[in-house]
Amino acid sequence: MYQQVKEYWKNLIEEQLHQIAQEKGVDASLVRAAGELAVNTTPSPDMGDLAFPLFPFAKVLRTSPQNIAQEIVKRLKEVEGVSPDSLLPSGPYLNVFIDIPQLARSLRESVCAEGDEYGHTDLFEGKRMMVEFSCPNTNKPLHLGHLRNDAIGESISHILKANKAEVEKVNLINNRGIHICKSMLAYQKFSEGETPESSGIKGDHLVGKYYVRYAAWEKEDPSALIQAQQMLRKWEEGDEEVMDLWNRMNRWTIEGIEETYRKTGVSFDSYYYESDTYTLGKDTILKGLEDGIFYRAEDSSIWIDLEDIKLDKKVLLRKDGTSLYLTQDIGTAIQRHEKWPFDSLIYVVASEQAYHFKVLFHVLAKLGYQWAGNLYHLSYGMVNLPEGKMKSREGTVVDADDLIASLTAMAKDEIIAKNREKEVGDIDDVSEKIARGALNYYLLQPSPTKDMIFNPAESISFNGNTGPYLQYMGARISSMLAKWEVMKDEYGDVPFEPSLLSVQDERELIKMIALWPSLVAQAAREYNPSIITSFLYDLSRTFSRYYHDHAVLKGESRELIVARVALVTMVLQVLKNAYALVGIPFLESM
RNA sequence: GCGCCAAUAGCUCAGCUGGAUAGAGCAACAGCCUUCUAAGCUGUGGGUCUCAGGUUCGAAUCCUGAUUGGCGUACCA
Repeated sequence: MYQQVKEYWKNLIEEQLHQIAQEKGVDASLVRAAGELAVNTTPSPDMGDLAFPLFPFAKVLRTSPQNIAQEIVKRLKEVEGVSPDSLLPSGPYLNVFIDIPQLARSLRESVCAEGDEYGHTDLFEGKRMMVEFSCPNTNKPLHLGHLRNDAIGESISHILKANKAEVEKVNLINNRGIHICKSMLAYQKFSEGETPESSGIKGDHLVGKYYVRYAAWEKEDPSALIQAQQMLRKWEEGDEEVMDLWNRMNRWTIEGIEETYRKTGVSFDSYYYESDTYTLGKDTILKGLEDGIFYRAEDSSIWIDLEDIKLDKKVLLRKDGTSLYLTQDIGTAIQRHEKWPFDSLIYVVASEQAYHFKVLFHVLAKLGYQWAGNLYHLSYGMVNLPEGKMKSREGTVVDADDLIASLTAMAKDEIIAKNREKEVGDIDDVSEKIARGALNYYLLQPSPTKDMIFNPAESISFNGNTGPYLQYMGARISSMLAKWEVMKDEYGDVPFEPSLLSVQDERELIKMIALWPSLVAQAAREYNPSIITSFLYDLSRTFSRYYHDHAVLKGESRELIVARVALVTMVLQVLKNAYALVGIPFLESM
């Protein structure tokens, strides 16, 4: 809608530019060649809403941008339906005040009608998009790095859906390999048969405990690694005892991880297991060898030459015939496309694996899969701590469950400190939702592609630019609207008069509401949830100032109250719709 | 060595396809709760946008080079 308003003014001004050119005997194509007319926002609202810089046309029209602005204004004033008050030449810019009341009126209709879907676009209509994320190992619990991955994957999936894509969220469980055997071996040796039930330790943490135990043992006993390799061979042979232990421990880990998913609001449409896909990868490589796409080295390992993409050579299958990470991923991709033919597949994986995906996509293309061109690596940056990198050896890895638990406890303390226990209802539920919102917001604020520093103290603070701040705005509006419900019968006869919404912040809020759909589309095009989080913060901050300065339910007139309630209702709807895209639970009360 | 990425306030981050005096939060300081929840609001201080060139009417933004940092370049994942 805002888009239409922009287009409307842009077309009007372009028309005038061409007319001026014509009168000066300048060819229209020269004006076009000078560049497209840019539509900007003004530095401050009292200078108008839209700004059209006219620098590019100065040369072809052989006059200053200032003169062009004046000239266009003069002409536009003659144009039918253009209010002279809406034009403000400002030096080399031509600024425009848009018709906010009219915008508000039509917004009110669409926000009301579309509700939770207001802002959704048809950008990806008819597209089947698969999103892979999380992909945990089954030898330890989730840590902070996974949380960023999960937050991005989950959010992107929602954003794509909001643009009408059909989305399949997939998880790939890394449940095989030497690292898995290590925790199994240590468990066999040192556990005395303890289980999550007997020990009271969450399954993933219990397995993780033995992964750590292995590392200690390996230092004392040089045969540890050999034993682990032996176990891997036994696993590949399907040894009953090993398979049994493997199944049991995998189950513990996955159940534990799924509990963490529930707490962070993460879910999947389907799970893939590397133990199921690695043989398909292997077969595909062998077929590629037959077809002459790959070659066999002297030691009988299989390679691909990456000269085409200016890279080195890469191993696809070990000399003993066992498969690698790349081998598995090839199998997984093929299997996925068979099961759920996608138009695109987005891998949410850390930037350190950029090289891997470059090679993967290339190999799949070489193998002749048409869809290889529709694979995309959404490469996100590392999560570091203020002291530097997380290092498991130094025990600085931030455990996901611990972090969530302390955030939840903090939220609960805050509710109690503010004496809000009665109002919030289920205090544990609300605390958990505040923690989840705080975490997701913190993780989604920076651009996904950039490395970020996770400051635990800061993430735990609920003041300032944080998830709880955003939730608080939603709760405050909800509380206002609850009061309105009680009094609204007396206002049934009062019409909505948007021209009463004339203070600066009201105009700003209306523009933001109007802008929302274009941001939903932008976030999808760029695979970038931080577009949504920064919008949320802007909207909340503006609203916060607004309701602080202007009474909604105690407005000076009945008409003003009705107009403001309508505005506030729209703000709440947009907030809710935005929360939903970035994993911030909506709270009616907090 | 080579490749990819980043560098903006003391710290953490925004800054749209180049456009008007570069913005937030935290931290510091000063105000605001008989008034719709103070998880809030307002104000003050704080910047040679790493450096050097270039393109342009105009560069934090684009190009080149340098510096610093991160990641990768494994028959690990």
